[in-house]
Amino acid sequence: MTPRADADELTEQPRVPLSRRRVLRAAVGLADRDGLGSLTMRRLAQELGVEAMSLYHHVANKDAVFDGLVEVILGEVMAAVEEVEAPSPEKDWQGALRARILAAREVLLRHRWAPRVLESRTTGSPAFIAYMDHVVGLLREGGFSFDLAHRALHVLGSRALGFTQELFRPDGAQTADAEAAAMMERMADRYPNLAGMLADAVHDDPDGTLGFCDDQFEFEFALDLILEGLERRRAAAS
Amino acid sequence: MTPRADADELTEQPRVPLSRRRVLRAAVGLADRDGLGSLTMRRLAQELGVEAMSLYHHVANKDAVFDGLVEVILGEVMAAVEEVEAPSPEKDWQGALRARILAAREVLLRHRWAPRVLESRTTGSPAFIAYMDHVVGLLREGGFSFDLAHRALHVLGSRALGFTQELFRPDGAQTADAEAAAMMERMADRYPNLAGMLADAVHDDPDGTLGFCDDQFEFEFALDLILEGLERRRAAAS
DNA sequence: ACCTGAACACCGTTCAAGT
DNA sequence: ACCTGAACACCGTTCAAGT
Repeated sequence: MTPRADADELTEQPRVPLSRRRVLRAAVGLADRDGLGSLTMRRLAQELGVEAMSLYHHVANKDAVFDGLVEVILGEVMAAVEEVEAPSPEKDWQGALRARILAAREVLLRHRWAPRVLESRTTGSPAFIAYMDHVVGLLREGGFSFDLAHRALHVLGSRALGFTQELFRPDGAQTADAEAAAMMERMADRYPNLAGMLADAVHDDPDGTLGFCDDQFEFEFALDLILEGLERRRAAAS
Repeated sequence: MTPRADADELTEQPRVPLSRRRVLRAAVGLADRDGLGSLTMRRLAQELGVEAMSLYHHVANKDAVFDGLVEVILGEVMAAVEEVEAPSPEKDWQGALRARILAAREVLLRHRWAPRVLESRTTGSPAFIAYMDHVVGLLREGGFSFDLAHRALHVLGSRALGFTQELFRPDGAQTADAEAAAMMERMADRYPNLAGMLADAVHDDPDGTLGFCDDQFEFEFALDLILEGLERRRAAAS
């Protein structure tokens, strides 16, 4: 329906054959633009100027599309991680890992839907295994036993890939302040601790450009706390 | 279709009027028994011996059902947390918080689907706010500034409610070992770090009754690491 | 080999009609 | 007031048919 200024349409070849690659790239683009909710087989096909059923020649089913999305995103993560400038893990494993995790995070911030689909995949894809092997490698070079490295992966959880899912995250940065204020109003007497906390937080950030919580700051704070805790256990064990 | 040995059916009153309460309790039961995937309006109605459309007189829509599920589960969490025996937060905030978080965890382990729906609700329900106010109260009594308490909530994330979503969790405890072994086989050369780690982990747990990872052990390890890190920052600030 | 149209079995939800 | 049947607009997916 809506014509897109895609490379394929500009070159006036009416038939660029479909392929798994093209399907997945279209899926990423669709999710980036309209969100995960509007990624349906029918809309994905429409995006490619094709009938929904044609997709099944290149992709087993919708689940396989999600698997493919994970592949694409983790590919980007690996590329970003490999380009990162960081201290050598033998000298400073915390710095080495920290830099890589923050690089991974930047990729995921470009694809806001990615955490949700990563969480939904329980079986480790090859790309995921490759990434985790990389992380364990760093830890080993930093002096971790296999056992402690294993534990470290559990402690980091999704943070190893650069994201955390927050339980309480008001929608947009703009509405955050308004919501926080409205909430404080309603609950000042019943929930004094939270109300005090919110009042303090809003006060600390008077322009409110960041919204109530600066995700990046909180992410790094938590990451550093965890890296420090892991280092203490590593040092204690050696 | 399938008659259930429900209290309502045993008492031979053919008509127990529907209510929001009954709808939500049936929803919890259905999710517990058959998983979140089979919680549809039609099946939920069937569970209650009623037509799907009748539900809409007691619940705005399916989203409201999920909101209700959160309410019910957080109600159970609050009840469990209030019964917990723990040191007073003034004397030992780590012990006080730790005991409550582990109590919350026990509730969520009884409702395996609960983490997924908690994650999907971004707006804080009243029950959620009440729980978080409780946690912040503990931290305050333990000597935290509002600011550090705020940070602590972010670091804890979903762990404050007793769960973490693991990225890499093979399905059942039984299959975990087999999968791990099969994977080691396949990837010993390409992913030496992970392979070594898995070999070590399997070796540490020779009976394998726990599967590859003991979730409870890992949860407590991570929780203690985080609590310790928070205490260090609290002590440094005061 | 690749794409399609019609169809099937499911969703959530609306609406007018029943009691 | 509470429940229902039929219908609508969507899903993912199958299958036989087209080129």
